[in-house]
Amino acid sequence: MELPKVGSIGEYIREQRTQARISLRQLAAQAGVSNPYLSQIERGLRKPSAEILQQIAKGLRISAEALYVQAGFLENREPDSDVLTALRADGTITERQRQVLIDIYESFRKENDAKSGGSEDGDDADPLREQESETTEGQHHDHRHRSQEDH
Amino acid sequence: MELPKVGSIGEYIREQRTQARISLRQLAAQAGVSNPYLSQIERGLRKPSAEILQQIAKGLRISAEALYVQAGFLENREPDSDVLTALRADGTITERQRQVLIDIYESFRKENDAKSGGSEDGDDADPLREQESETTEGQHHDHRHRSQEDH
DNA sequence: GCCTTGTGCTTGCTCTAGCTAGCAATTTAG
DNA sequence: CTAAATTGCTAGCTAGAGCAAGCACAAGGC
Repeated sequence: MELPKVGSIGEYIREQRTQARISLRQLAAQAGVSNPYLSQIERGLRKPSAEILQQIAKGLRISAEALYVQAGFLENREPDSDVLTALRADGTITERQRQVLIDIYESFRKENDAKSGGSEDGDDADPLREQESETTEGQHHDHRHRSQEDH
Repeated sequence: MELPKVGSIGEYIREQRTQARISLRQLAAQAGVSNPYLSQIERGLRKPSAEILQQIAKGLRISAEALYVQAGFLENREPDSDVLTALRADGTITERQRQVLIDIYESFRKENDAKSGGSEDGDDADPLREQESETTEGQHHDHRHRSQEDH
């Protein structure tokens, strides 16, 4: 899976706009920003705030997060494991606690990646998964992984 | 399970800062923003950009996303599953790693229960300190377990 | 006591994000 | 063809984000 490349927010917005086949003025109107400003943004002359990006995303009918990633406000995230999703949504721990748990969890996963060795290219996630399921089988756990192996 | 409530970004930052037990000037220095400006932000006099929020998050050692949610730049996501359930089902970590994470997570929650049971004002600081020392112990513990696994 | 250090805040300033008014070029409609 | 509409852009302006310099107060050390 290839992640979208983080680049110029203005080029990205123009790209999305032309794909949507709407004019600069139409998008500006739908987004609720001035058309000269949108023009400046597209040409890289101005640096829009997150609020403006939110409005432009609404006008383009795409997620604001996609624009935040292009603008460098958000890191492009790898697909979440269930654990990461649950940790991020958990309301019983503080933000620092959350980050500590995430950091530990991810360092564990890195260790496990390094330990299983295999292809370092990482060009294919599937063989890596098979190796890990072997490891987990050896340690006698997780009923779920077993049933997957049966299939 | 209760979702974090979206509210004033300034209050939220002050809250995280006091939980971390650092002064306004220390956070400003760690975040790379001016201390008067951070003061204004905390008192709701100014509205920081996403870049500034990124820097403050770095200084607080929390995710920028948590601050974006509070600032209204991101929507808070619904919980998909419980943390414990996800940890138990996760196939990318070993059983020992799983237990370490579960232990830490539960001790965090215990401390937070104790905190919410008592007065929320001054008792914050002390239990949080204990949490952090437990966290480092947990990490040391993990290193030990790793060497055992190698053998 | 005085001096130093730390703390959060006030004040005044600079810079730029985002706007309005309007232009020139192109396209569309009659 | 002309006139109107559409398009993307220029120029000038204001508001406020974010800063540096400095203040008042509290705490600590000699």
